[in-house]
Amino acid sequence: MQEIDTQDVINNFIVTSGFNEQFSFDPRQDTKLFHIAANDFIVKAGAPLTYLFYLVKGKAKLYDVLANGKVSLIDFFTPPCFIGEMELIEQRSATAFSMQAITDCWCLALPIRPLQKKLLADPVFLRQICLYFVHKNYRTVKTAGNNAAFPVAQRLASFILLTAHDGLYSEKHVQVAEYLGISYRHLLYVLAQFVKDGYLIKQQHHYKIANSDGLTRLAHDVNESTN
Amino acid sequence: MQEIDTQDVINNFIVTSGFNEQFSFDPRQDTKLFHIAANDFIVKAGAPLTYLFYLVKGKAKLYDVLANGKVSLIDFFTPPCFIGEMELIEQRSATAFSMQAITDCWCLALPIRPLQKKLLADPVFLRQICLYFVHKNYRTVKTAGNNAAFPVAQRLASFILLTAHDGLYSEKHVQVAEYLGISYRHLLYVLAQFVKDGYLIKQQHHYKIANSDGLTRLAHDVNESTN
DNA sequence: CCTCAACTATGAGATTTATCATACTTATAA
DNA sequence: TTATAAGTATGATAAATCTCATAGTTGAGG
Repeated sequence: MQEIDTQDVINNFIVTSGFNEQFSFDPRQDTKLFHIAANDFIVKAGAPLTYLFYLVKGKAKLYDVLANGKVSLIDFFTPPCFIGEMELIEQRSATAFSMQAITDCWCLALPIRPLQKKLLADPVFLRQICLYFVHKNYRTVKTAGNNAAFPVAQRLASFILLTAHDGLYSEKHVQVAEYLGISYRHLLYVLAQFVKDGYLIKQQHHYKIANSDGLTRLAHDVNESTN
Repeated sequence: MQEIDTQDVINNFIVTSGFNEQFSFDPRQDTKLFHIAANDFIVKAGAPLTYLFYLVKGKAKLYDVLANGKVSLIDFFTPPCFIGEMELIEQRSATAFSMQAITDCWCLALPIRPLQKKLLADPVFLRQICLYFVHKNYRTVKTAGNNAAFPVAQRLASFILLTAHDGLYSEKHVQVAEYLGISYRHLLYVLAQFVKDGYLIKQQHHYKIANSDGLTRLAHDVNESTN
């Protein structure tokens, strides 16, 4: 995670992402910009949360570390979206989950400590966060419906497109199986099927997308109803 | 839906449910109390939303009517919980979903029209609603995990206990199948299995719970991790 | 009274997915 | 260096779940 202090770039992100409209005050002077390299953590479970982040560019994924130490993939995020807003609202100092960058990510960031009181009393911000929660909730309901409604192949296709990076898919099978709610064994069956059908090409440590259009077509219905 | 204006009863509900702590102002003079008979609607999709409800007693279920006209069960609610808060936040006049009473329900209610502006500018209320969303979100994540993690029998057991009324289970199979994400046919298989195992007794138009403890034991894990 | 739609019900066979057993590879830590 | 754990991989078999076909029942409306 690296801070970028080119004021031009920061201001540009603030305006194009609508960040300034999330508050009743002008956040410009307090806002930092961070660049997070692919695979690095934006926030790590258990660590103290020092910033309220606002993802403006890139793709990220949210993990939960279960009681038994296992890792479970919860959800994916694309801009614009808040990170750490749940902890802020609950006034919890530590992060509940881990957010990891899939591709390179850029996040605007407000230091929580000095601003928490102000934020929790700011009706504009609270209203925006509420709206954010409502939409997130609609999306969750839709997604939950999808999981029941669509077969694994389609959901996996959608998943691969979502998480692929430069045409390469390289998620951990164990975690993906858990996320999709299927067994490890079955996931490998379906992946093998994708290879056989020419959607993917298997390479040592990852899969290369060979037929992006085909995958997109497969995933189409799922994505369609998630929007 | 019937208004109850016994002030004693209203005040009692307000205090015991913590309703007055949801606002920066004293809601007492604006708060009405409604009794909704089992199976009646608290809010109906598409109808204008005139009250922000707060369920203080009873069980209710949330439906979505899909584009194709089908009905899909989304979730269940127990006190205390807001009803209509999503529409209020989005400033939408019509209800997106339908909420139906499973058992007799009692709801505190604030008229939206005259109070909307005040509510959307009230930091206390907004913060409470945010907290409510955060918890709802945690719950959804857990539930979504459960749906993948637990076999149908356990989820159905949990479902039956949740929706049963006076020891009788009488939900529409079509909707339940959709809610559990299984086929109609399979639901009947599992119900037949429950009858064979002595959990349920089939009666003309419904099932009678014959072994509540057994069902509770079956459902145990599911409920455990939903809390 | 009749008809149509919605709901309930059951069987047979196919498909999807899980479980278990078993190896091989790779990275990490002692 | 050698264990040890995590990740990958594959086969065989069983269980869960779906699809399709088919029918009886019920309630609303003409």
